Amino acid sequence: MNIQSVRGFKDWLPEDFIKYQYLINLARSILLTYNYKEIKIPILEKTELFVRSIGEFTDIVQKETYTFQDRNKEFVTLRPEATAGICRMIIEKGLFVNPKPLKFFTTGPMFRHERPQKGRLREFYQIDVELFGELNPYLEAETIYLAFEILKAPFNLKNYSEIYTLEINSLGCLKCRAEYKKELVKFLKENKDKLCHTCQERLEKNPLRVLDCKIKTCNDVIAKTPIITEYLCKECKIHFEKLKEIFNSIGIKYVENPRLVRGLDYYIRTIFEIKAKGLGAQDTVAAGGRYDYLLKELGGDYLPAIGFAIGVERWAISIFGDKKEKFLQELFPDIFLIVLEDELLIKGFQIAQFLRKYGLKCEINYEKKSLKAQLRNADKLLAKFVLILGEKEWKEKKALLKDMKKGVQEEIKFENLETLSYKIYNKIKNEL
RNA sequence: GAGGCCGUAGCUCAAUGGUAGAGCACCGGGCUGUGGCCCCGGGUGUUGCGGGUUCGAAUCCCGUCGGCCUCCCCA
Repeated sequence: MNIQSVRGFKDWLPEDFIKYQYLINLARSILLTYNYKEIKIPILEKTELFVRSIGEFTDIVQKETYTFQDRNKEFVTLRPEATAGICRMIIEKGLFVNPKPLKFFTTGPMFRHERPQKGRLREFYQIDVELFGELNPYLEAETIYLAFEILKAPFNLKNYSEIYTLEINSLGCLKCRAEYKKELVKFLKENKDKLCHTCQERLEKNPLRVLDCKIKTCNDVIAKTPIITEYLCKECKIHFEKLKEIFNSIGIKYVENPRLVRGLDYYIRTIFEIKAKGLGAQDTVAAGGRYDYLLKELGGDYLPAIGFAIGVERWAISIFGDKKEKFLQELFPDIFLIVLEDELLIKGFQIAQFLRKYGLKCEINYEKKSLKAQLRNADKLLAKFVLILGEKEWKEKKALLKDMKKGVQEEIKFENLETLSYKIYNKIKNEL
């Protein structure tokens, strides 16, 4: 094993990737019913985009991005998230003049240079959902509801509330958050000597993040800090109360966590995280919030916005756990063709093409092997049916169709290869 | 970025500083027209990589790459 994959970048073998496909397809079908449109944005963006959107003093930008100079000496960055790129696209294409709301989603890899562990890769996949154009708590309720709809869709999870828990908070608007920040900094400065080293730095550059610190001594201080929700202005308060009211009336359980903050600077008012069981330390499976001013900060018009991202690998772990064989069946061939004479291989080739046109997953082996060896091969590939064509059959214009599970076989007479294929298709389509 | 555990055959794992092994898998045969079962035979290896100590290293030391866990951070 000479060359290993890059740290934190993983291979997806069929039995893994089929789960990814299943989840993505489910999410897509739900998003389409909410009238979200799928888009694709670049994986590489100018570094400045992320500095200006996520925030210069966030951990993501300061120490987690893959940033380098390209051959023209321009600084570029592998996207650590998708929101910034979508905002850039909206501004660059002038989409903010379009009828509102704008509803987009995208899926694909994100890149963060962190120490890998379970549920944390350096290349990881997100389903990113963004809505632009309205400032209404109903949209937040609907967006978070949508996140749950997606998360619980696999196998129609009925007990999803045992797996996923929702935490919400309001960070206030620009006005009241500034007010709060002042009070928070004042309080933290009085207790500066009790804070850890990084928190003392955060105090200067990004004081809200102190609330997210998990070091015990800091926790003691945090427990006594002023709470943002007590500083919300009238409008923000009404907004947040309305959201909770909607949750209560549609039966969405939530935990209000006044210490919940986010690692990206652009969030405002409502933010949320959905945590999942079985994930260990990296338990946030989906998170998002409102970011009304981001578009304006990036040079566009003022356009209220809300969005969230689902971490696909984490979602997969929360759904499948360590079970490995759930989807293997999808990978089995429907039918395996065994041709016993070299001269008949061309017939096998043609039958395979016909069967594939009928949508059957068809495998054929062109090597000269005994019937026994070929059957063993078909068995190992877990083929559901086997078609046997030998000299004897060809002369009598028939073929043998064997049901591998039942262990029985029957003769199928035919006039030409196309009618043979059609007969086979009709015989087995209901058994697959 | 910090700390800890780990890395041996395709997989799961043994081997107390002294000949690199087992089970499963795989390949061949018994068996040239019928899979799964059975029997016989085959070890398929740069012990992650690179140095060092030693008569001798999978084993001890250093470095490095990768995985897992915690911190951190987040999806």
